[in-house]
Amino acid sequence: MRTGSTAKRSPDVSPWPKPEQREINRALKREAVLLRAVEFFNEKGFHATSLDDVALSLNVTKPTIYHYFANKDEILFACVQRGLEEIGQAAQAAEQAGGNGLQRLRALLIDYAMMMSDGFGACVGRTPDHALSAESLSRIKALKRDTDAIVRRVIEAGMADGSIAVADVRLTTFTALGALNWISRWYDPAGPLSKREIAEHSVATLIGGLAARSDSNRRGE
Amino acid sequence: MRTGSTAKRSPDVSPWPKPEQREINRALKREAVLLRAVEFFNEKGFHATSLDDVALSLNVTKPTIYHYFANKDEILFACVQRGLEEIGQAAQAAEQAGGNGLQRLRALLIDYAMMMSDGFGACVGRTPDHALSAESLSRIKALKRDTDAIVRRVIEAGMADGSIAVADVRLTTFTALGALNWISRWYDPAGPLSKREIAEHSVATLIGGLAARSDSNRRGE
DNA sequence: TCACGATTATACTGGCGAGTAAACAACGTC
DNA sequence: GACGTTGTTTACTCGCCAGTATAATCGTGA
Repeated sequence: MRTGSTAKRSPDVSPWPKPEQREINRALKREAVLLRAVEFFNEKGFHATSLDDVALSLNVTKPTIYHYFANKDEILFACVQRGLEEIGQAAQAAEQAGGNGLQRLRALLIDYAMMMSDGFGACVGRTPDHALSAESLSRIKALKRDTDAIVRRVIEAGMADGSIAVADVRLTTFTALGALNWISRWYDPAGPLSKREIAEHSVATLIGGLAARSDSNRRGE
Repeated sequence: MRTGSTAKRSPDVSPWPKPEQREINRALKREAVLLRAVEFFNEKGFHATSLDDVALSLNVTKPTIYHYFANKDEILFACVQRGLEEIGQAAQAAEQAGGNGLQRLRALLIDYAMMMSDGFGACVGRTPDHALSAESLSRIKALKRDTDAIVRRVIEAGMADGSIAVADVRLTTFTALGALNWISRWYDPAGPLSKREIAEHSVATLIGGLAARSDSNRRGE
């Protein structure tokens, strides 16, 4: 596992490597561990994933992983945190986009659902509270509250502009995000539908509801 | 752990214990193991649950548990199977009830959501595929397909009688059940709402949708 | 070229937990 | 009362895995 090959450099004038190149390599290696670990976590679950197996798949040994991470819990935490950061950024972008509340909510939920299909986003959906240490869990919960807060603000904005009508914003947020979180559990990349098709349909179902829109199904019947 | 107390008998005439009483006691002990094990599985997850701890909480030792179950996987399988049986029976009852498709679907989903709040039903929602052995998983998937099939038939009946309108029955079933499955992940018995209140609201949200019913939000816009 | 820090590997500890062998206790039948 | 069966305990094996001590290798700077 000697790094025999030199990375092809950008057409930079200086022939000497920048002092920060080592930091970049270190970050790249750490990222490689995370990307591989999240695959294992998503497929086997946290407890059934051994760091020996993760290391083997990266052609290194386990102590190498411990060079970049303090312990196994930190690796899981980093994966879930990354997923929540991606989700949070997408949620913020959707909140700040144009359109009424419903349109922004629709875009937000579609992005959310797509992220639940694989990678770090799926890790968010697939990681139960008890897999994380108490300290990690409290930090993760804080991040989740941030995302929830954005979703609720968008729903409230939609209620204010008349495009959304729900009885309880908090429970509605749980219900909608629950449906999309579950995609992390059943989405199959080998299945007939793409993650976007699934996302769009699931969100359309949440927005439109199951009831046929007719006088016989008026709300509150 | 000696069984010092005699169970109070029904007012039966014969003073001799029935030969089947031992079978009944055996079944009661097996049930006690399941009821306790599912609490541990729901709280800690399958892998983080040790049978030593389960046994200790029942005031017996681990080999006693192995007297009633072949292995740990069989215990988890029995818990999930029990949950799916309860869900399946409720689904069948709802399918055969009166009312149009939407009314039957509403009753079915409320029962389903309530069962997701605790016990064996929550175990169904909280058990990822990779926690089960391959053989157990294939049997569990068969049971899940049965339940899914009932939900789809009720949706199809509702589409036929005009009370339900959805674009894709299969994806709609996944989305709706996903939302309710997620209740197993966040329901808190100490929270302000009862499981019935949460169930009724979540199902109302799924049925009614997030969009306000107005001309500006017509389906397909 | 050498020293030093960073990176990685070898070998290992310690603990946990699934599962079991053998022994003991309790129960039921003859 | 003896014996067989059932239920339970004690003591244990074995394997796995998180995590680490120490050594070796590599890369960089002087």
